Amino acid sequence: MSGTETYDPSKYPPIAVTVDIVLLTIIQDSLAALLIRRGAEPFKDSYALPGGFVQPDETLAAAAARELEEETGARGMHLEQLGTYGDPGRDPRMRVVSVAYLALIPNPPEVVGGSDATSAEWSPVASFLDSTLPETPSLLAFDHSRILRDGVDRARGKLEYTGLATAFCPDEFTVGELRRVYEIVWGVDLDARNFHRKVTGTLGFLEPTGEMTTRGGGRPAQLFRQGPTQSLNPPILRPSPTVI
Amino acid sequence: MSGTETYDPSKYPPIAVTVDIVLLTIIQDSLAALLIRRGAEPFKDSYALPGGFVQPDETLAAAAARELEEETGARGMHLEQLGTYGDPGRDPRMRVVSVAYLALIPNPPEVVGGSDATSAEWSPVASFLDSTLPETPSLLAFDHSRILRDGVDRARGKLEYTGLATAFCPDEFTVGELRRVYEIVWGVDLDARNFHRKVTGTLGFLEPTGEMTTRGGGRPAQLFRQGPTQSLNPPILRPSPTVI
DNA sequence: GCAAAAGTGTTCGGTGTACACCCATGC
DNA sequence: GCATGGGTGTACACCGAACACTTTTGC
Repeated sequence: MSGTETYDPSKYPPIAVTVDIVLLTIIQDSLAALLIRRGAEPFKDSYALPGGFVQPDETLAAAAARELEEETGARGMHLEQLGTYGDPGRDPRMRVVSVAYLALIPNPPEVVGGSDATSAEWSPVASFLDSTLPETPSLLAFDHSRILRDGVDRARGKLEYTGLATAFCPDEFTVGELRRVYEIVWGVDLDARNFHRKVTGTLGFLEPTGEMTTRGGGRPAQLFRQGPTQSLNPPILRPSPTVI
Repeated sequence: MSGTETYDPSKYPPIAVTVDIVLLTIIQDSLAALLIRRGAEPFKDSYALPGGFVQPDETLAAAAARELEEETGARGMHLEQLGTYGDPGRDPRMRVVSVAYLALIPNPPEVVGGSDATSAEWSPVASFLDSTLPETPSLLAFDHSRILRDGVDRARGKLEYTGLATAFCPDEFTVGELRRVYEIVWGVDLDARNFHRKVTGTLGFLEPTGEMTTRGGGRPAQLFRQGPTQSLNPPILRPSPTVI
């Protein structure tokens, strides 16, 4: 009845708290996510998002970063909270509330694990999002398909009005490489000339390093670093995907 | 080490899971939040967001809706997940992970509680957001100031590209009333003529009821209902707040 | 009549879009 | 030369900002 009593923390219901991570990167011109092949029931042999219990003395973000480092060895990549998933029954063993995080890492990413009981691999996200594709494992364990989709949606949306795309690029990158990130994540074609004007014209968004590169062929291109401006106003408009 | 072992749910760390709710409404041309005066330690006599434990058999959203109904008697308002706050030490008694929800309710809202041990009241959010104002309780209990600020930020942002503003309006409303929501939540002045053209010109955003009203004085205005289109593209641009 | 709010029409400037065109490299 | 990608210039359409103007009520 009273709010005070319900806050007595000595008799809280038994609920486990975990983190799950949607780690995205770009491999071979495709958006890919890190997935773990489960070695035990439930959902044995299914794929699942990497994750684990939150330890008593670490923040939620620290738990996500720790799990990421355990699986990939990588640190310091972009990491943001995505949402929390806690429906009763989402884990058949007990009530588990999972705080999902979205992480992005530039390519080429580390190749991970292998001969362990649980092996991690990069999988193109298209097979898990587009239900019309009859790919091998079209569903993930637990509610992880939903979490993965939410993560991809978040990444796609934030490209429009933030500098998030640079999280897919190495420290120094060309405008063309940045544009390719947008094209791959959104699944559209962008006009290279207008895109160039847009991102170089937004003051503070890109910082020229002064260096040039000729990787990728063609005329040498300027190298840029991420600038201080992380909000893109006006946003980069996402064309409707090229359908049918 | 292995991901499988860390998922064994029989030995999860003891963490309590709660929901906290940022319930916003508009009172007397100001954005206001529902706050609870705490009757017990810690933070006795401080204000806090309404909330409570998640019960074993309810979803997170259901827990938020239940707490809301307990405090206000209201049901069916807009309710969305805001984020999860779980830093160690945010509650001095034990480790508590709290899933925050954002709720919006049209005015005039119910007057709540009063003579109980815990009393609920509506407070203008300005005093908790603008640190230059020396209002009475400039800080909330726990990390609730941060949560409240995040909730207000979320509401402000979503007005731009969604129909969220209608959640502050009764079922039927005029274009002028909708505009006043934007002006109050954003703290700006909008051009009534351009706003009118914008919202009535976006197909599916507003549905005319056919009725007219003259409440508010002046020429009678059409009454509208929320239409099926909940995404606003192009968005309503938020002018930079009228400062200095 | 006057005030107040609802709507409509119009002008102007900025910006996204499409595309022609030139530049600099590797082969 | 030719292909490839980098980068600039330009014309057009569209849209938001500003604001003049008309409409319809209450007092």
